Amino acid sequence: MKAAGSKTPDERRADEIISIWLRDEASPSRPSPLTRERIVNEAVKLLDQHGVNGLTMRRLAEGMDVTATALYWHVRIKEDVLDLALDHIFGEVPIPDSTADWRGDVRRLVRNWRAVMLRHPWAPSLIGRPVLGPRVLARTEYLQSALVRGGLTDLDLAVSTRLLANYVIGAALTEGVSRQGADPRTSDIARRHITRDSAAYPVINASGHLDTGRWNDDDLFDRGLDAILAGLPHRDA
Amino acid sequence: MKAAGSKTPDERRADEIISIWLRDEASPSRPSPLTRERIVNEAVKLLDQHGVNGLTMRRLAEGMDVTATALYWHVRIKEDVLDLALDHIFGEVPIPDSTADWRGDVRRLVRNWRAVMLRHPWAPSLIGRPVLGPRVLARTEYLQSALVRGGLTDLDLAVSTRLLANYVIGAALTEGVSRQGADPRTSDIARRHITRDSAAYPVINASGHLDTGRWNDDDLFDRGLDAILAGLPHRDA
DNA sequence: CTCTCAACTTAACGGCGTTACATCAGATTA
DNA sequence: TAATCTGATGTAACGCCGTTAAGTTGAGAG
Repeated sequence: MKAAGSKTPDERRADEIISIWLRDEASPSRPSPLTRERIVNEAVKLLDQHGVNGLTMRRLAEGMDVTATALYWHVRIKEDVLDLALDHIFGEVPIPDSTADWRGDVRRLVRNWRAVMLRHPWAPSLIGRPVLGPRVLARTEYLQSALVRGGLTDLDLAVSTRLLANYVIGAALTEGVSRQGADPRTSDIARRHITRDSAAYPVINASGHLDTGRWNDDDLFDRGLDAILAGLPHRDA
Repeated sequence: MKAAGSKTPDERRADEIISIWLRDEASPSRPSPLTRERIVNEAVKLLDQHGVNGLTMRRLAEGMDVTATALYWHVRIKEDVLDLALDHIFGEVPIPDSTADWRGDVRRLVRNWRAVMLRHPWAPSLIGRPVLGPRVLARTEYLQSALVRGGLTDLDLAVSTRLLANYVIGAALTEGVSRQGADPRTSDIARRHITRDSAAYPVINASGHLDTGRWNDDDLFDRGLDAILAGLPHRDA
């Protein structure tokens, strides 16, 4: 599809002549100027549909009837778009009301967090850049305040925050793979080794660690989360 | 630098004429044919030096005095190179001797695992593809066998395996960021919000969650690992 | 001595992020 | 009203990318 304003010099000269009639159609249909917000929304849409490799500046622009270079007025480089998109989806994580049950509060937030990342499977692998957007910080603030209510301070607080964050990020990253199976081609090289040498991994095969569908991801995550909450340093109330 | 065999048609015609003397120099110095192993080694080197974006098929080939297209004889697409590189570095994770202390065994393996991923900070974000290489499986086999010795079976075993794997992956991913600080530019957009609205995040600011250097990453990880081991479902010996 | 064929090279395609520069429209000023 | 300014877009181009198609080479087999 051609961007809205792209015309050859000839076409543009023609426009000048019959300007009045054309402008009536063109001018009001100039729908809305480019905004950071619109860019981010479109970016998230593209990322959801086509993954990280599917997001290009040209496609992003095309979706908004604009040329790629127009984006550079609102954004410095492509990485900015990714940063903004990443922070944006963290805004989708519902922040529960705080209750007397601080463990429950933590559990709810963390489960919400994972759910959002699974809805946007491109997200976890992007956490290789500073995660400091306002939406992320708001969730971290809630998480830490719940832990503080549980009596955690200083080093214990730092340990627990990281433990929970790393767990949910790791889970979203690893689960996102198998969930929407990418190209089935990519696993060829590796998968061959298992089926061939399956005798070399007795425990793995006995445990069903590779059997997709034997365990439910949600269950596994929840029970892991329970284990974490049970093992946290307790100066409990 | 120019690849070894790249010559203009004119140069090649000249070679034919004085072929004898030239071949004496060229033939023995044909050092070693391209191998998957050589490709992977070079790929890891490039990834370590320049990160994921620094690995291109052309650069990879250039490092081995070969043209980019030559790689496609040994590898189907670039993703294969990444898969192989990822599995390769997992081979660097030392597998400890099994002892009577299964928790100690788990701890040692997991710490080794994290150390390797921090040495290759590009690795964690690539775990968005099936991790099924032989070297990964060997480590998983060791981990699960240690957990089995701890009395874990079935669902408990699956939960614990995932919990530990997700924790180490998440930790390597998030720690890798701050460690080798990428471009300091990238964090601009986000960092602004904190310093400006620091009053909006009282707990975060009080806890020093963002103060780099206040806590030691190694300590935090180890204590988190202890918390996990303490919280694992126990049918203990 | 020819033939085969694995392992390379050359050339090219379309797409990418990004930059330099031109253009346009709407507000501001004279 | 006419000239000017300025924020926001478009055009053209650069160099690099992954990948494919087709040609070339050289060692070993018959």
